[in-house]
Amino acid sequence: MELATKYTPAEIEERWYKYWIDQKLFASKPDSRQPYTVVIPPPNVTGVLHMGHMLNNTIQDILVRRARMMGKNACWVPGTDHASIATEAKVVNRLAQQGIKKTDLSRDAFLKHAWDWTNEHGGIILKQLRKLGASCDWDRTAFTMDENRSEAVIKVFCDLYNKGLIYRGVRMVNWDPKALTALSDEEVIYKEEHSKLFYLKYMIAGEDGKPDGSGKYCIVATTRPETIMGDAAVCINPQDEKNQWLKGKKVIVPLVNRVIPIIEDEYVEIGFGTGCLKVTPAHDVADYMLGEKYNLPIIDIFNDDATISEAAGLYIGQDRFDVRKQIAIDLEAAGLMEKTEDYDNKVGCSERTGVAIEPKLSMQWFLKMEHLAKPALEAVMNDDIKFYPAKYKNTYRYWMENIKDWCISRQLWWGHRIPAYYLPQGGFVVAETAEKALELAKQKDANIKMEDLRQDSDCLDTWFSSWLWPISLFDGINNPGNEEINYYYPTSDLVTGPDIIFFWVARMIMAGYEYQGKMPFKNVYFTGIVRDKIGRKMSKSLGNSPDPLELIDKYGADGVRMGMMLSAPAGNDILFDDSLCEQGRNFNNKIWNAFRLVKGWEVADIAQPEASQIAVKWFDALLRKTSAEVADLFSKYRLSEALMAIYKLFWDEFSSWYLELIKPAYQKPIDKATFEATLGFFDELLKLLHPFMPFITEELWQHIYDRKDGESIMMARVTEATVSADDEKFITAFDAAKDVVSGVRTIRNQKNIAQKELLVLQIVGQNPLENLSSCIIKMANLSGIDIVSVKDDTAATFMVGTTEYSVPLGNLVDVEAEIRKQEADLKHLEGFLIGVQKKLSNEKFVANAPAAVVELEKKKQSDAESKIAALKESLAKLKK
RNA sequence: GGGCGCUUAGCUCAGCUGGUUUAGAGCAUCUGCCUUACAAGCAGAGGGUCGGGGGUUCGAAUCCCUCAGCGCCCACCA
Repeated sequence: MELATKYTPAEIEERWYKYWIDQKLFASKPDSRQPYTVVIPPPNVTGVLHMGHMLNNTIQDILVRRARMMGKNACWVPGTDHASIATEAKVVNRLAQQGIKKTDLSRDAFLKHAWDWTNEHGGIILKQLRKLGASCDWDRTAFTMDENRSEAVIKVFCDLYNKGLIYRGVRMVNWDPKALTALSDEEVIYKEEHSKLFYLKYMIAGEDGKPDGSGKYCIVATTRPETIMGDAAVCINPQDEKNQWLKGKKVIVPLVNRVIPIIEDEYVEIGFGTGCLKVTPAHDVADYMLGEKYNLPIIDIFNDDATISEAAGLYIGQDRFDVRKQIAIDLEAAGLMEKTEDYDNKVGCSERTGVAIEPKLSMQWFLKMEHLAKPALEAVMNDDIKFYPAKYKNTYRYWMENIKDWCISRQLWWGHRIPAYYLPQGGFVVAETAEKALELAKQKDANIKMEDLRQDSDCLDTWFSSWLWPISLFDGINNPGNEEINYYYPTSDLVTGPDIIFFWVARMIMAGYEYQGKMPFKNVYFTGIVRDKIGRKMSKSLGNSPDPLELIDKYGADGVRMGMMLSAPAGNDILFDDSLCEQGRNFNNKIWNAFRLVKGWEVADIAQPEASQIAVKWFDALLRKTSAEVADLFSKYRLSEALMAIYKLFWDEFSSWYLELIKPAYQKPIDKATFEATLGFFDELLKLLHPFMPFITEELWQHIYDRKDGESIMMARVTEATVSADDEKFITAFDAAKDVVSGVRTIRNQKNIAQKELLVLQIVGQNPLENLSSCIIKMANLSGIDIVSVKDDTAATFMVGTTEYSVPLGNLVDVEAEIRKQEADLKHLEGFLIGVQKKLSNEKFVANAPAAVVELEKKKQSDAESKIAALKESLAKLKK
């Protein structure tokens, strides 16, 4: 086979992905093997692949492929999320472009548009994942709104309702005035905002509801003057000395001219603003509570889209932010504005639409969380479910311990419609189907007919379907105890971002215990956020996010995968840079060329050189050692380190040392024993590498030996390696030999001696690496190693361990330079020795430190002393 | 305002149940090489008083206190 000097991934990747699919290697069915299950965090159905997905799915694929090669029955289930609010927003936008308003459409007509959109754009992201090499069982591809999943959601809703955990009620919720829906607390993000604090004058009212004529007033500081139309009281702290005079008085709301009472509550901070708080029960959560406590009227001054409502009496129909500007002018004009101050505060915004949320009283459905949270909290705290990194346990615990009821209804159409049916005479029933609802309704009123029932128009929060994902993918809700759920559940690892720890992870754990009585997964790997190289979050608006598919085109999927993994410890953000992918691509090329070298050799029936024999023994030991390290790193989810270990093994040890050692002379054949061993090593290396770089490893693995049709590295087993003490010793000795070779190379470098020029190496006394001489001779290109009693006068020297090596250089040696070098070494050693001696002369150290530590220090001392002696002798000679 | 975490070579990070030759890796940098697998390469080299200060200890990057800077999460000070 003729191979190009450069690896070109595109054709190879496409070919092997097709092969894997054709051979059904990603498919999983329950069998006698141990299962290894991963469910994908379902991306938004209309989403496009971004760098976060790349990282997340690369990690999942690595774990899944590794598990498969460990002999487990690996099953990675893909799918998408309907993303209620995000998708509905997109559909509304598209309709708007066509001049169609949502409100002009019937629910069914709108849903048809939404499904069209979904079918058109849906699943693009899953196709993109194939480019990355994701080994998902595509036959299992699911959607949170497909029939199975929908049925499960409705069933769970009814069940929780029947258990008394779901209730309906009027509460203050987070209202998104753009999407026109309620949001859960988790969907609100707080943004720092530079705003103004307005100081408004509330005149003291007389009996007639007009200013009492004294000209006195109280001042209220607020960031939201536009809400004064909803004011129901002014509240002071009863302990507040400066405001005592207000007690029992009534004041007049500026511009509105409505009379409201002064009330007293400890809640008010005496030190903030003027100590007077305006209370607007309809538009602030805290104010609502005050309103309830003191029985204040609720004046809702906003329409659903946050324009001013009729109830306000002023500014009707105008936008809240326009009114804020206008009312400031009007207050000023009326002399009712004391002053304004710059003020920084945090404003809650909708996670999806970005607009400032409006606290709003409305009728919503809620899920009680306390009962669900308890087992879910315990499971994580006692490590039944492990978090990587563990620091997220704290975050999780805090949330779980302070959990609030979950607002699960959304005023949207795209989603699972709430299965509650209202009766004409009031009241409602909850049932899985309209038919069952009718039955229930008839128990209340025998005459009721189907057309009398009106189903709740709201749909459920997206997360109310995704929290069932690990169960619903195996049909565990609709068909409890079926073969698949019994086999695949609990799943093994979940890979996701910490940003959805509450939205999704926590809730899946709750659902897992509630509906399966078991955890949904055993380990959670939290990825970091992908940032650009200067640490900014990647975002569309900054334009700093590379297109993943372009990256794959440029560097190959394997190269990009490696680039992602090189710097991605669990939970740490990764600072992504194209150069990481370049490093990945370069590594591919290295592997490719190593393969070209090996496969280019002619094999002959000749004796195995000694150096090759040693090299094989050494690399065999090192390979097993690294393999064991990699297994250990995988068990700790330290994937980047595992990759780095393999990278160094392949590049530094295998390519730079092993292959150079066994490489036959130009156009000479290689012996069979070495060749066979080398192919075996290559095979093992490819297997170690395969989870990280699936494509190139498959391509080369197929070419190492003749493989049968249908065979794949994907299904090859990684051998569980062990290392003996002898192996360790041999590896250490070999490292010393490498140091000797480096020592000679350094001399070549300094003296400008070409590699092809033969040199002699002298050792004074005895050669501690006698058995490795053949390797040293080959790698350092020596004519031989001489044991001498006195070293050559004109030699460059270096030390490895306690042995002095020298290379005679004749007139090439620069005596002055040699003296400088040796003196520097001497100085360093003497400094080192002083440190050691200090320790050893410290009686407390000798008395308290463990014997082994003291012994070690003694050895350091004697080693240093002998080195110093050798150096001094050498220097004396040079200087004479 | 509360909580958690981070600060080690130019960059990204290991090391942190205290002691394996006065701190390691990858990348980047510098020097020399187009050597017949690979210049997307080969060989070699330089680079850190482990954020500052204090303490515990025979011994601290590692444990404790404190200060500074950064990040994240939570929270009804308008």
